[in-house]
Amino acid sequence: MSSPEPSGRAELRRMRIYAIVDSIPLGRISTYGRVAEEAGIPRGARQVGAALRNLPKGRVLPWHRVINAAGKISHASPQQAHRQRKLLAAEGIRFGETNKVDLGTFVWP
DNA sequence: CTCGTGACTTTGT
DNA sequence: TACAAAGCCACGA
Repeated sequence: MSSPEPSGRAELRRMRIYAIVDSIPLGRISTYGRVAEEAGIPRGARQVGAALRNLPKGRVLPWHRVINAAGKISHASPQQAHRQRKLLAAEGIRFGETNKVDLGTFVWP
């Protein structure tokens, strides 16, 4: 029987990342680096970004609650960035005049 | 094995 | 505050 759910090293890592992101409560945010550490991947911020980028279609996840260490939105696509900004605003996340989030206030522990 | 790529981070100017 | 350069890590060609 072939495994319907591949669980290689990379896949396992992705699943762990998804679990962490999924645990970020509404109204709070986290950073790529933070999620990576929580998932047991020190200095794996880029991998978190890759995991979210590779997010399987249909998979529901509060991906928008993950921003970079500067408190800003990181995206390859400005359009997606705008969407994230909107989603966060809808959850009460406030942006400063420099388009940065006050991490001290909104970052999830 | 080497190289290029990326939803990152840190440090210096 | 903004930007540039260097560092870091996993992947795929």
